[in-house]
Amino acid sequence: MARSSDTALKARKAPQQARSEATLQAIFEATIQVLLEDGAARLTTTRVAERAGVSVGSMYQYFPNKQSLLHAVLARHLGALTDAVEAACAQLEERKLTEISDGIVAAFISAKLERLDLSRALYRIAPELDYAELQSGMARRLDKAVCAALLSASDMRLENMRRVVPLLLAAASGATRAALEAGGKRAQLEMLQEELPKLCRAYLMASAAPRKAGKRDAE
Amino acid sequence: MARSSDTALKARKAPQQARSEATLQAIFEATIQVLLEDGAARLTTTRVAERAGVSVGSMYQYFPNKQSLLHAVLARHLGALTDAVEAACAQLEERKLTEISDGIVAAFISAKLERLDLSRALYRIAPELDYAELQSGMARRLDKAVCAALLSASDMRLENMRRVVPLLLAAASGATRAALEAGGKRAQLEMLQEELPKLCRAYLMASAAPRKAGKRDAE
DNA sequence: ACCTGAACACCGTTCAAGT
DNA sequence: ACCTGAACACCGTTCAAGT
Repeated sequence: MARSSDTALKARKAPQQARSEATLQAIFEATIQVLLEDGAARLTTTRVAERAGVSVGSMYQYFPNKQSLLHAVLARHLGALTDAVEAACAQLEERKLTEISDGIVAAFISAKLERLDLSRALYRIAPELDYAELQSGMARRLDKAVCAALLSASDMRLENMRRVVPLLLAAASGATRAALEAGGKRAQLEMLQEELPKLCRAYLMASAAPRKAGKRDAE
Repeated sequence: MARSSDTALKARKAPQQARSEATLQAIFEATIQVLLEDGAARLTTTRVAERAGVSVGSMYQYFPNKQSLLHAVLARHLGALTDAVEAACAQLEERKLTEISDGIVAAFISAKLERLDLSRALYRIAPELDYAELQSGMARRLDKAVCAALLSASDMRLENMRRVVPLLLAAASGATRAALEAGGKRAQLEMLQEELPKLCRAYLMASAAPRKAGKRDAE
């Protein structure tokens, strides 16, 4: 019954003037700066407002509460990640199954690493944000893009995609998260970059059958 | 340089009298009750103390701050989970690789499901707790137990265990977490219980070679 | 020795008063 | 119309006063 417009998590007003647009941007940047420099525990509405150069009251015109502010920051970050993976999927169509798998994994990891510090910081605050909805929205987008790419594979046909792909995405996210949270040290990341592609390939190949007989796919 | 005894996260005193022991237990139970009934946002020191039948000040004799209280609750939960998986690993020694894999996965999932609601609630508060240390301690224990079991496999020898097992554990945790957080609905859980074993088997088999020739392992 | 709970510092949020 | 920031309610934590 509730329409998304009355959830308390959306930004309160769409920026209608150029000044508002700039203010909104300043608030986002201030939030990220405070988060990365002072940490989640010191991320205070007052501090963000001060850093952004607006008053607290003014900030509450854009976001109805602190949660909605953080929610917006997280949504932008996850959106960028999803965009990157979608683009990679589009590039990979019609290749062989293992190439598609490797390409998607590489795109996923490199998108996470692009803003490693932010990714790590957001893992820590996400759970406070009722992010289930956000999470599942992104999962759906990723699922759709990955399925489309895999369906186009030239050599193999995946069985039971509806189950395989979501589980694979969850497993890959979990492994990546663990590597980033465990300090994000070079050794951890190398392990991830070497082993995660193997895991994905192995699971996909175990869930696939060769395409129509008669097609050669050696080499 | 810091010894673990001066981290602010440990319980402040070991219960030395029977009464203290009971109080501590009451505090733990009150915390879990408040967490599950009122939610993380309403989990207040005052509320927990009231529910446990002690004063706030008294609670601060046992735990130096709210974080340490939640940390202790999380540690107990993860400890129970790890105990269960360790026990399963011990039972599974000398079986075939796929049997060991399936057995461990089943034990892991069923341990999480045993306290499904608590698991879900703790996912949400864990990030506030500087739980990296806890997490890595548990990961080390799990890693050790799982490696021991896999090493004993009668049919296959795992290559590169140092990399494969941690990644597999992270992936399995991630997939389980996603299923529980996505509502923990029956459909999600069935998917997990069907597909996660396949994923683990596929990755392990892809990383393993047959044991010394001459050993029959059909049937 | 141990417990209590009022008091303190601080944070999220609001809204009367300004421009 | 839009912004400001003092004021309010509430929470984590402490410590003087009790037993």
